[in-house]
Amino acid sequence: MKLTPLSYALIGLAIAEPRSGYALRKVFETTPLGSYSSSPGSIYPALAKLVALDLLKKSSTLDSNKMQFEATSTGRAILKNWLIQSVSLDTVASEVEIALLQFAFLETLDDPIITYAFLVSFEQAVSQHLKNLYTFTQSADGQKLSTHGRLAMENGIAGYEGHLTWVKHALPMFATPTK
Amino acid sequence: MKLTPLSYALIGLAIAEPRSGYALRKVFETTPLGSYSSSPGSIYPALAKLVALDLLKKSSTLDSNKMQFEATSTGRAILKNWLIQSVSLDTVASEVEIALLQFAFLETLDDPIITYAFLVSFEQAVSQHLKNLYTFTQSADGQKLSTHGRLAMENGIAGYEGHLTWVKHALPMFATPTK
DNA sequence: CCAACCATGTAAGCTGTTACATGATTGA
DNA sequence: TCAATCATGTAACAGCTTACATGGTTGG
Repeated sequence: MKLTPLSYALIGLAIAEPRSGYALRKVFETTPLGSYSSSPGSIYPALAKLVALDLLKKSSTLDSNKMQFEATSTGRAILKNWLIQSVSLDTVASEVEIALLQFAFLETLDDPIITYAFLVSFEQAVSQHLKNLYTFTQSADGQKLSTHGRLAMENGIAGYEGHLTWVKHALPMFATPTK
Repeated sequence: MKLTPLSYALIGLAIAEPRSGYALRKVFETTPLGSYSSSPGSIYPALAKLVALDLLKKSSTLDSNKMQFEATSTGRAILKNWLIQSVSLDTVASEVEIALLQFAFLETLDDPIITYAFLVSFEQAVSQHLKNLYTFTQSADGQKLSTHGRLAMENGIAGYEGHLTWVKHALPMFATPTK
């Protein structure tokens, strides 16, 4: 089952802490989370769909009667299945933010080994993509670039170099101590 | 008239050099351009729409009878109108790639003053956004972040710092010499 | 001659956007 | 009491993706 990033984000947030639809919207509005927006027209239909798929369910808090969304066990399984995917070159090339979303929600698994594996695959994919970008700049097409084109590419490359620096800094935080 | 980024990209490419629909698709496939894809199902309908709007027109090369798309004067005007927009905080926060697309096609205007103004607004927007991110990390919500959340934010911040470094490097290239 | 590539399109379906709509609660 | 915010939705529409479909050209 393939879901949209928004759906994964909703399940992940519901696992982290059951919330109402409105509270979920607020998260997208007030935190720099991926920047899914967050209009009622996107969130509520998405939530309804996730409930229909039995990945989320509505529940009430004990004391108050406030309704909130909670992940079902199927929902957790589906999310986990997504979380343990390693990062592909394609993802890095055209939608890095999704890899970062994945990283953020890896927290719900609370398993440093899986996080570590994720980061390794992220590092690999970023390195490969950078290699491809360098290759492009050397290629015939790359050499034809104007000042603007070259600068735009430099910007992109700098971004990926940043990701690389970041992952090298993040990796040791999840390293398993060798016996 | 508000167009999609893909449409602006198509017009920009057609201005840089008239091309067939197929050639336009190839650009998206073979260069790291924004990563618009590039399936026939997106390009051809978009081109048809631009022709209907009289922003592009089909033309034939003198010698061969190969058909290609060329920008109309309206098309150039619409693109220019988009290009001279300054970069907003919203754009930077949720769709920086679009600002970079804009930068790339500013080349078609061949006007260092406009490019310079664009870069200044970009720098401003990025600085402001960074300030907001820093503020968030200090806020109550920011302090609540887990290791994963904090790292994901660090990644985002590093990215914007990269943009800032980049723009400071790019700006002087378009500075007008003072008399 | 046949595979690869040039070249252009259409149709179904899903997502998300924008805009509209409604009503309850709460704090100044 | 009145504005803001909580809270949930719907409807129209635009856009992109995937998949299907077709046919010409060219080089090995």
